[in-house]
Amino acid sequence: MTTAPEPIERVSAVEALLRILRARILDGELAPGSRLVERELTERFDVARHTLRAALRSLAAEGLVVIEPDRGARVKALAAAELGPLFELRTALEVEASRLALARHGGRLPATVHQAVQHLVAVCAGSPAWSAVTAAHDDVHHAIVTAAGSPRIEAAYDALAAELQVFLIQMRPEWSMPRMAKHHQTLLRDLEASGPDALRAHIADGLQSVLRASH
Amino acid sequence: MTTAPEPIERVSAVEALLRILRARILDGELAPGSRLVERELTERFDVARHTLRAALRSLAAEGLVVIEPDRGARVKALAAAELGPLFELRTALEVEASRLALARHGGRLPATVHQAVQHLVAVCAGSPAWSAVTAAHDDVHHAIVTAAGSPRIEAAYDALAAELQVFLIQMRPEWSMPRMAKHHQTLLRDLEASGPDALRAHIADGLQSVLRASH
DNA sequence: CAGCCACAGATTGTGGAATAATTCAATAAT
DNA sequence: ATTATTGAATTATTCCACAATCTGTGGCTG
Repeated sequence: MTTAPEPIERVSAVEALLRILRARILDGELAPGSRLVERELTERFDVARHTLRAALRSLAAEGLVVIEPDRGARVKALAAAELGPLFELRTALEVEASRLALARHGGRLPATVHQAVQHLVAVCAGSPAWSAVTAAHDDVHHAIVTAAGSPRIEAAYDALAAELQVFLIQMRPEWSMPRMAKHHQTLLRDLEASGPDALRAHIADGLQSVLRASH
Repeated sequence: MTTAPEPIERVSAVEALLRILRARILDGELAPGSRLVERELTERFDVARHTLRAALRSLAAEGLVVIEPDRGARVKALAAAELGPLFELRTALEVEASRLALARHGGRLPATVHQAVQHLVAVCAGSPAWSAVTAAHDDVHHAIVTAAGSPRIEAAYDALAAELQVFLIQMRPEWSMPRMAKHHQTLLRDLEASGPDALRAHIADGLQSVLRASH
């Protein structure tokens, strides 16, 4: 018998650099709007210029970085005006994902989603760091999208979530912990009771709170 | 008085190459699955190797090209099994787009969409080349998405449409012209009468016909 | 002082070549 | 038939060079 092929991890220099830069951007170390100067980064990570440029180009395609001709790359800084369209796309993905998820599981959402919500509730009960709350919150929505079992929707959603996180990282939202918890318990109930459209209002709510937090 | 600043078009070598390669892929000259050997392409377009590699990397991020480490790039060839997930994403985008479009125009679709359908009907009436039919057909769906006025949904849809075209280019679908025309007139009526969900069945139909055509 | 110009330094865009590493196909060996 | 070996082709990465572009500074002019 043949055992299942277990591919070992081999990362090229570009790929490794890509992951590092992505992580640095997503955790806020490379702040939105900040310039990504080639010489600095090549020295810091000890890679050749072309290697760095390849990584930057991928990040640009991902939407995490903006490249302007002859002016270099900088971490993408979303303007408030761009949030609306971004949330429209998010709505498109997440509503359809929840529809698929419900259809796949006979009108209910799978245990993974329920667990994610329970975890969010548990986190909110204490007095956690905000980063822990956002992580748990993102898990909930990610669990919903994953439950759809549609890899393409999931991939698109992940890219979007990363882009949004770059924006969110620079501000403190204004949700209270108990409200965050309750809101998502309600969402879950509504989704299973009245279908995917329950997400629409929920996401709109999220946009409003983000807009308020960004003054 | 100052005239409105009109930025002139300045394309870098990478950008120019990117456009050429994209066009070659989308019109089928570079067939799905075919290898993109660096030496060949650099000689053909007289660019440096790194310039080409940068363009390929962007195309990979777009989904038109697949890059495997140490094995180079090839034009992406979609397997039939990947069509389902791709159409799920397409459904997510187009259904939400049509919802926004209807909301923006008081429950109707704007003239651009009606014109696009009329054009498709006119094209189908003759005995046109298949490429003319697909072009007119793509215009209809693109008009619907554009009518939503959501740049992010539109961008995602365009990327998807390009990816799908790479797949479709290699086969002759089996829609009859009159059926194509009638089907979209019905779609338009249903959209305005009963809302965005009318698209769901329409897209599912499209997937079925593609799957049948691909044996 | 505001605005314009010119210049120098810094940074990016592209090219070219060299070397290491990897793949792939063909052949030889077990 | 399977496994090794060999070698050519191709990709991955680096280093260097140079032109084009951007940016800030200082001086000049009105």
